[in-house]
Amino acid sequence: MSYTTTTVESDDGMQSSIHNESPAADSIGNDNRSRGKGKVLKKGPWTSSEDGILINYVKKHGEGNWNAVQKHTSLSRCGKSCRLRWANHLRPNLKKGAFSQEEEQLIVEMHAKMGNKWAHMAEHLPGRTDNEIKNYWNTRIKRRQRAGLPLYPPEIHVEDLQWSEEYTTSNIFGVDRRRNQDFLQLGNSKANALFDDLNIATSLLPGASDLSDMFACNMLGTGATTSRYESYMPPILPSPKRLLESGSRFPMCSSNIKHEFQSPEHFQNTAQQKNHKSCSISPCEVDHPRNGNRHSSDMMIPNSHTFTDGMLPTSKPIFGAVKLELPSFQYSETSAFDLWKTTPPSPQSDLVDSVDAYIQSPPPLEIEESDCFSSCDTGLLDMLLHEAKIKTSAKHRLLSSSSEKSFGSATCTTDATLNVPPGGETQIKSGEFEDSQKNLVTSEVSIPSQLSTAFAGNVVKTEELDQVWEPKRVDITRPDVLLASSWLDQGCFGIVRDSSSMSDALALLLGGDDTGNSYVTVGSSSGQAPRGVGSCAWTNMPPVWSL
DNA sequence: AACTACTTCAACCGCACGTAC
DNA sequence: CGTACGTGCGGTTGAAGTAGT
Repeated sequence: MSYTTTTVESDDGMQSSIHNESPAADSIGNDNRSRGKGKVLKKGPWTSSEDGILINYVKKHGEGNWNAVQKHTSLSRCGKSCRLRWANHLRPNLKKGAFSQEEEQLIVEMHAKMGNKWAHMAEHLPGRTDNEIKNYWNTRIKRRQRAGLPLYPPEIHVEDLQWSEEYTTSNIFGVDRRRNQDFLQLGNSKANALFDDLNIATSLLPGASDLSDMFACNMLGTGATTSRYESYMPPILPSPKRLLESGSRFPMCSSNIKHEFQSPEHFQNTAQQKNHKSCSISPCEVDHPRNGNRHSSDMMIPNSHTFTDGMLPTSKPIFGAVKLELPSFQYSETSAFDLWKTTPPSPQSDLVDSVDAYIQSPPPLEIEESDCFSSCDTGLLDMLLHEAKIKTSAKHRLLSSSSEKSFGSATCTTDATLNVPPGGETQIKSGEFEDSQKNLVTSEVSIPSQLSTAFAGNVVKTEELDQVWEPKRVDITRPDVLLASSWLDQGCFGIVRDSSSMSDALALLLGGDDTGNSYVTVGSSSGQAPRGVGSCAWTNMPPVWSL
């Protein structure tokens, strides 16, 4: 190994001797240097001398302004490199060495919650760097994949996770294509097929580039089961980010889910519902041979990183609203919430056992369906119709009220409407489930706020339009309408088995405009996106958005 | 001892975001 | 408003280390 020593006097008077001790440093002047502002920047491993220079610099100038390092010192490193070196190796209180068991567990749990948010995780692991955590996780993935183990141990349950509002609101439900990659990496063939389909659709459908994103979004929202998303194609919703880029606006995937997902209880409850018949909602990963890639739904728990990402820090998807919306309809009017509250968590042993049992013998679709809509003996359509009637009658009432407040926050006219105070309508929902009528009423009342939050960040443009059309717009974006009616109940999106009844139901639900046009053209793939008033949210949506 | 395969981890790269100009 | 710059993040790469043969 050769050594090169450079003695330099920097601006701050520090005289430095740079010993390039590493093999990489041998190549100084060749591949390991790049030019930066006329200065040849060194790359590759850091030497102790360089470390010393950097440490001195930080002592003197503090962190930050990393690009100034090379100006004020003899270091020939780019600012990025300095920052990285400092953050990962030089800064005080760094914990070195292997992760403790507690740390490992924490990482696993956090990853289940946050996905690949290494920096966020690092905040919760004092002395650890994002890079360390990332490396750990990546090796862990490989190890477990090789061993045929699930990515998350069975004991990591959603309900065990401390729900962090921070992640709830900003990270978990962002959707990003990379998450899909992440998912695909893990070898779920079903998901592969799924995303293959999505990719195909993406290639075929204009404006559908984010199909997979939205699909993930919607699956999260519905808690869709494998069997479901095997058979239907959800609507194409561009990610909020790309919506913004494209100038289009759409409420989906943009809600302040803080209010929709109020607490871990929500998922807990949902999980426990499923626990009844199947198994724990364990974010088990996908490549366990025994998984057989079944029941991805249980893998795709709402907060599973598998389908989520926080790459959209400003986006607040709507599936929270979707999720929270459902209890108004899908659970027994007598005891849905009580059930949630009283159902004891499965014993750990059960959970562990149930994973295998669940994997091996998935519950039939009927069970899943009834699981979701068990309370609706008359069926979803009836439920929708019933609700539509209520809403139709309520529409006039609502329209007659000029006060936005009296209409809840349904107008979605300003960002202020997003600030639904905790303890508002959503709390009504979670607190009062006494009878079916009350449920319906409650849900009706609560919808606007949910929708308003759903519109967060993608606020509908025009107030004047809101005044006229808000009820319709509110309805059309109702996740339960979109999801339950078209996707869950009717199967393939756009292929409606009973288009007339469905059309009626949806038309009723959506009200249609005064000229008799419905905003929903059931069964038509060529239907136009709603125009005019309703279009404030829809105008820029691709045609495929028509139901 | 030599070779290969595999693992670990430091560092780089590209991208996105925020801010100053 | 557009651009440049600084910073941070997550993904990827490749050198070094380790285990197995």
